[in-house]
Amino acid sequence: MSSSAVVENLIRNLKDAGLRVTPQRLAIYEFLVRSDAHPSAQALYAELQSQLPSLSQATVYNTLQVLAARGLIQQVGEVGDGAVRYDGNPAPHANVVCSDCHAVHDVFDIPLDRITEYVSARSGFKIQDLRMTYYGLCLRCQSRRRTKPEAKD
Amino acid sequence: MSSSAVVENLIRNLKDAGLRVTPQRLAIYEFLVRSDAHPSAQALYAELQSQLPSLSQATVYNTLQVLAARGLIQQVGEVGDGAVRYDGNPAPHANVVCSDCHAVHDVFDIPLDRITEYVSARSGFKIQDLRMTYYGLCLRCQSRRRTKPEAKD
DNA sequence: ATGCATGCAAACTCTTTGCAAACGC
DNA sequence: GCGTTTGCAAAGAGTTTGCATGCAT
Repeated sequence: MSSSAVVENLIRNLKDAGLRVTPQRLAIYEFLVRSDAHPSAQALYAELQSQLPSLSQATVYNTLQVLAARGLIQQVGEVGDGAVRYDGNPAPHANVVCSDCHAVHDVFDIPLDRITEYVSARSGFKIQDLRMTYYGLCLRCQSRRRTKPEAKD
Repeated sequence: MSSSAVVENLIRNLKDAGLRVTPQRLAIYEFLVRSDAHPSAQALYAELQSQLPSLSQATVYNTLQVLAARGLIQQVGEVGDGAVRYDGNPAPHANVVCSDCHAVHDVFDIPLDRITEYVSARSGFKIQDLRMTYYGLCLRCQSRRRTKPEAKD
């Protein structure tokens, strides 16, 4: 899929969600969808500065909330570095977080239907959403620890 | 199990973890283990004021970190009301959070071994921990919504 | 033209930090 | 007695808010 075709899709998603298509919204949304870094609001703000010099932090925070509320993106939550992370992929999946470097990876195709049913039956809750986050050491940090066993923690 | 026997257990757990048994630590730990509310640091602080008038917020935050780091309790994370919640039960389980009232329930006995293996293999991470949080409406908020359909959200 | 969205800056809340005093072991 | 733990207050960080201006529809 071409770059512009991706953007066309995003614009349609925004409109379908009843949202106005502003340059700020589109830039934030597009960056999030293209990125695999699961950035925080502040990281997004920093990244988009050059592209949109007038962008304000409030707009970033507000936009992320709006997009997440409409289900266009997902909030990953805080993963150890103090800031809430976001995920441009709205499909259900698990996140794997590195305890050391706080990198966040995605893992898809996890069969959770039966478990979700079980949780629903057991709790009586009307389930709307799931956030599944594994914590561990990523490949890089595993080898870094073998090399420098004197490292922190 | 009698009340004092529970406390004896907690004291042993603290000592086994290499931690000194101070009144503050024991009170925080005991409150957390007995509570099913998954309180935040601030909620704990408020609750323990009467029992330990000299208790400081810093001690609560510090103690929660120490207990979680030693695996005696678990951090649930932020669940929608801005504060990080804690769980006195260190056994692996899922949490179910009400999107409306932010109540947190536990669901145990979820078979995740195969899924965890899959995530580990797929990501290459050395998995250390899992946080599984469902979001939905609790029974009370479900009926409250049926009664008052004009409510927020 | 309407009203949603943005930008700015101040405010807010939760949490952490530094250091001296207190206390568990 | 030694070294950890506590308490206090201030600082820090991420996020939210209020309001006037701007812009998408």
